[in-house]
Amino acid sequence: MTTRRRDRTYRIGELAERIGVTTRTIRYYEEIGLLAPSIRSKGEQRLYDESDVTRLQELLRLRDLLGLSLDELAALTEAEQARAALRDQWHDNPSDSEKAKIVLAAIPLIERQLKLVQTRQRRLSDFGKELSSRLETLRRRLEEFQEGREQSRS
Amino acid sequence: MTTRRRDRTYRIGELAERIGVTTRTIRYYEEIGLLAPSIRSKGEQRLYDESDVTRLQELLRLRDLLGLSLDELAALTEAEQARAALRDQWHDNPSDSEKAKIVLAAIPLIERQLKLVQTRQRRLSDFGKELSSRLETLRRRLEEFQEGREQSRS
DNA sequence: TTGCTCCTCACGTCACGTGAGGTGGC
DNA sequence: TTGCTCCTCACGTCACGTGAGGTGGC
Repeated sequence: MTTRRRDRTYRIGELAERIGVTTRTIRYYEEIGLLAPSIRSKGEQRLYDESDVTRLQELLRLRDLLGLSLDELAALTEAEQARAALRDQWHDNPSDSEKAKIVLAAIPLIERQLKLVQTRQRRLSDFGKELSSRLETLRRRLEEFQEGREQSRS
Repeated sequence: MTTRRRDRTYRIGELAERIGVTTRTIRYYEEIGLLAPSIRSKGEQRLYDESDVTRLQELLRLRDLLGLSLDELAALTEAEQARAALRDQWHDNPSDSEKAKIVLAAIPLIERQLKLVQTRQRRLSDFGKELSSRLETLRRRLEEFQEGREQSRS
């Protein structure tokens, strides 16, 4: 009777539609070790839980926003994956030093991601400014042509 | 005949090194009609001028920062290409209405680029905020673990 | 039972990477 | 002349796209 919503699992097609990718992409990520389904039912069906959903979203965000290769994604998220794998045992009373070790490993990777984001932000900002000024130039030029429409210059 | 500003031309290897891509990329872009060398010497050598340099830089920036496919690049820069092609004849006394037509065609494309940039900026900003808060959480958690252990700081 | 979704090959595609083998220009 | 860079194939690779042919679950 206790059908907790957080226990909901997704079949590969449901996950794909929810995240906005094809099933091929998800299977390919599994092929290269980027994302394994939490459960593989006896009937060979892949089943994904909520942690898989966030993991996949994270991967896609890094891929799309930072333009990283899948190899780079693996390197940048390995600690996260380890952390997720250990999260279930978190209440299994690991020692504080063990916990600290996991957290300590995750920090530099998040810092690296943040640096990449900031670099991109600067480049995008520069690009945006250039486009804005180019647009203004074009609009001014257009006005000039339309004003002198009646006159022919050589 | 008016003297050109900069008549310096680049061979494909020089262009590649200056922009930071391989010669294969440049040849591939020519293959699919994205970037043609201004001059093709009798010896079959490709020669690029300053306008080709900026064109290529522009393409790469759109590709890298916005993650567009080469088909999308072609669509977003076709007007620019036409404008560049006509720039040499600009002083050939085209009528004002002709000039206005060229400029008028370029404006919506620049506007579309700007919109894409702004959308990316928002998504990157959201991502950056999330990473920052995640980082803070991790650091706070780390401190908790290290408290009570009388550890020295680094 | 009937669709629908799932499964595993496996070839196709996009955007190049990487030689092979040869010619030309400084 | 000697290197170096250029040329054109052409096969390889990465990250999937797209069926083919078959099985399983709601």
